[in-house]
Amino acid sequence: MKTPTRSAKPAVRPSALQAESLQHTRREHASETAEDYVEAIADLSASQGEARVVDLARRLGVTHVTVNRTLARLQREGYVSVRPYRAIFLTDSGRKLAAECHHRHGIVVAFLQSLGIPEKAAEIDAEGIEHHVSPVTLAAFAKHLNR
Amino acid sequence: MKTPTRSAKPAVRPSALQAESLQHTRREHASETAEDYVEAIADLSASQGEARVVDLARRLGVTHVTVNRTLARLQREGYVSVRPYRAIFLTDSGRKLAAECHHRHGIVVAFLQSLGIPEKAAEIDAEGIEHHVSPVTLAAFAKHLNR
DNA sequence: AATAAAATGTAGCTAAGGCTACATAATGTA
DNA sequence: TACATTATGTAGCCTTAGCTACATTTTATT
Repeated sequence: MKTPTRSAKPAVRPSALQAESLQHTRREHASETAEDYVEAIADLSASQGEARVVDLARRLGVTHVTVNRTLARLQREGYVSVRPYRAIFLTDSGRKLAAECHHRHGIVVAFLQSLGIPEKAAEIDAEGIEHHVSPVTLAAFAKHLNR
Repeated sequence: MKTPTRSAKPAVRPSALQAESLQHTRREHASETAEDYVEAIADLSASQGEARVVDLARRLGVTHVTVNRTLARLQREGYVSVRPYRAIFLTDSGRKLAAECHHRHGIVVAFLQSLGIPEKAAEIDAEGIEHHVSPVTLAAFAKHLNR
């Protein structure tokens, strides 16, 4: 792939695909937090009846301060409903996102394990990988599982 | 990024593993940028003889300002050598990291393609996924390729 | 050599996502 | 009920990583 010299003006931007992929990845990073939070909230709500700030902090490995500020953002974005000193609830939109993430997470973990990767390693890698698995790739993973 | 001290709660639920995985992922995010930069610098140096700020900016899909500031950090961290208005060079450490990333990237892309994922989608997903592929998982990918 | 253009650098803004320290509300218990 | 503990909230700081606008240096062209 040729990139023009400093004197020549590129007619078509080279490295277009790389730049595009990287920008795509950066955009995904912005929604990773939301995904982690809604999934944790859904899990906690199911297992404990409600999701509290402390539980989320413990679950996500951050302080309650970080949880607090992030919840404010997620509320702004319409994923959760928060009231001072009360439990945290998912909106419809949040529940939908949580379900998608849960589904995808399960497939990614199962797929990695099907390759012989031990459960703990699969869990750790899946946590990082899952946010970057496109529908096409997810389908390929699922298909591989059902062979 | 330090683990918040929590009061000793009895039940150590799987939240421990999840928190661990998430912290791990956040740590990886910190090095993603470094990986993307050194790989781009290595590529540009090989293909053009030198890596310049503009080329990096185009390649990474950001402005030259962002490149500039990031290069300062990478120099601080010992991956690159930068002098005003001059080309950018990798240190030994930077070259080593670039080689690792290049190797890993190739395996991830090939692996995804081997699952039937079209090249472009494989490239895009790989860009996000590769930074989160542990040595164990990378080995599993490679093994799957050599069947 | 003078000028135009491109590349690089700098100042300062934004936002996310970490944190500590401290303040207040809610809850459990003596 | 009073008090201690836990949970939650707030203030303010840090770093990364984007950006625009503008300044300076280098390179190209006339």
